[in-house]
Amino acid sequence: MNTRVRFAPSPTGPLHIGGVRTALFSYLYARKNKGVFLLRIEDTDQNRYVEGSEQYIQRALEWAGLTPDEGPSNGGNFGPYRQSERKEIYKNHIEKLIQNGTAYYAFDNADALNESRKKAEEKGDTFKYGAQNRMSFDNSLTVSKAELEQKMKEDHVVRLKVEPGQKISVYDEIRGNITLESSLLDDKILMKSDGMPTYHFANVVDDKLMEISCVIRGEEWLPSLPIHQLIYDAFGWEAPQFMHLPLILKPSGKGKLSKRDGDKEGFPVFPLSWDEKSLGFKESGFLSLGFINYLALLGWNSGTEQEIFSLDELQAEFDTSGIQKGGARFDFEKAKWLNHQHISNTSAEELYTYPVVKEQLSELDPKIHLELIDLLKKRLFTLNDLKKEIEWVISPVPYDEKVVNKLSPKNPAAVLEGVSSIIKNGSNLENLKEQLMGWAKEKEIGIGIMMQCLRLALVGKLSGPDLFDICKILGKTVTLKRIAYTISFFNQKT
RNA sequence: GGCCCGUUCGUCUAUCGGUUAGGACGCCAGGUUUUCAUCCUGGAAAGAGGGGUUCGACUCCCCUACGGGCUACCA
Repeated sequence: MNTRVRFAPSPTGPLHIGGVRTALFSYLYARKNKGVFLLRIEDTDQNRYVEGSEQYIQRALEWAGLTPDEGPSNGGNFGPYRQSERKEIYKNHIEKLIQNGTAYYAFDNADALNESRKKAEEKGDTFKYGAQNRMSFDNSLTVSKAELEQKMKEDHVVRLKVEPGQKISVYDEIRGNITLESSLLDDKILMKSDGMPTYHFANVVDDKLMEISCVIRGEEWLPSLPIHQLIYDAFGWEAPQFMHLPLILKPSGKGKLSKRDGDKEGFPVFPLSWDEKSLGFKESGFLSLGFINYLALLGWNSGTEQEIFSLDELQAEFDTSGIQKGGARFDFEKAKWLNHQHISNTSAEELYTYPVVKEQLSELDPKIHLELIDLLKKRLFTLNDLKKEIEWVISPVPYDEKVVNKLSPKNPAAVLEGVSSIIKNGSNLENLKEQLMGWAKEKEIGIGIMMQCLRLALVGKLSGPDLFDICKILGKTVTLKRIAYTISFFNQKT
């Protein structure tokens, strides 16, 4: 059997981290087994449909490097890939279940059922529409044949007829065997009164028709797996394999990760920005590989001590046995660290192809762009950190006051005069370090003091990359100019 | 409430009956560096609790606790 795996999100808004991780694991599983990864849009709920979601999902997957082999935008032999375009298929299939007696029509008023549900809840009970009470409701099992014809003109749904008293056994590749008593299940609605299928029905029919070999989805679907099994059984179909992925939890506190956690603690929860209010990982300066690598580690491990992976390596290493059972807390610090690793390992040329990087360098002479990236990339945790790292290239002023106060008693003007003349006389900046060291020693000036004076002149504070790299990037002229300015700054001060 | 799933350092995790319980993030200390950051070295830090099974349990079984999910004509 060919491996075919689908990612099946609903277009109800932007994809969140959990969704991307499901897509990632599905993608890796498909690639590892030389199979097909496809995208299916589950847009059966018209009320929750959000314009632009589908495009967002497509763009997000592409950014992450998880481009589907088949899907609504690039087609395939198993289309259409939007459920809203498959209504006829569902209609034909529901017929089969009606005919073989595993499903039935129900005419009950939705509000009335909600009322019953509410009442039951108030008493601490659970309302269930099932074997124990289905004969007391208004459905095709209880009305006469003549009546039925008339009733069919009204709004109606189709329900699965769950036979009570049988053991349902399902198998999850991650959790193993799960057995359940069918009497616990209710007669789930398969077709809604608007003619659209529910998730349960559309999912089973599509997975079968699209020849999905393994269903990979979030753990929140585990409780409905028995229902799905029953639907497969009703058709006489063999069910595919199932893998239910653990959930991604809040960094602290209770529950699963939500958009609000990101807003509150200042980290993204979407791959790309959705509206101007919240940035995605991309806009926050993440390399897609840094993002993907972190997500891969959230609920999976290779069994080795390797943590930094390329997409190719992930594909090769991915193995179902490494998938975790318990939920995983989101940790933005580790995500940044992984991103930092990937930025450091990326060539300056490649980093320069990112618009975010170019933008931050736009005020600077293009001739030094690559050199700067190469010098600074090891200091970056996100691409957006670059802006802070290049401030000194633009201007060292205003000087850090603490540093000025610290150096003032050390006669910085005189020290810098000496430094300046050495730079002036030297033909190039190559062996500047040795020259300055030698000079300082001879004049009995502390090397630390001399360096700090020079750093203040060039950077304005006591941080930043190697001073001699800075000199090289600024060039002799600018270096001397900055030193001269600092000398006059201290002279004026006294 | 009912049902399902889960539980190893603060966090992500290794361990598939016998280990000084390993790694990573974060934290702390030291080193490298003219400085900060990077980087390197070291350190503190864990088997939810209680019963079994076993010569021996983090590992297998049961109970409890805790956490999570589901319980819609939402997915």
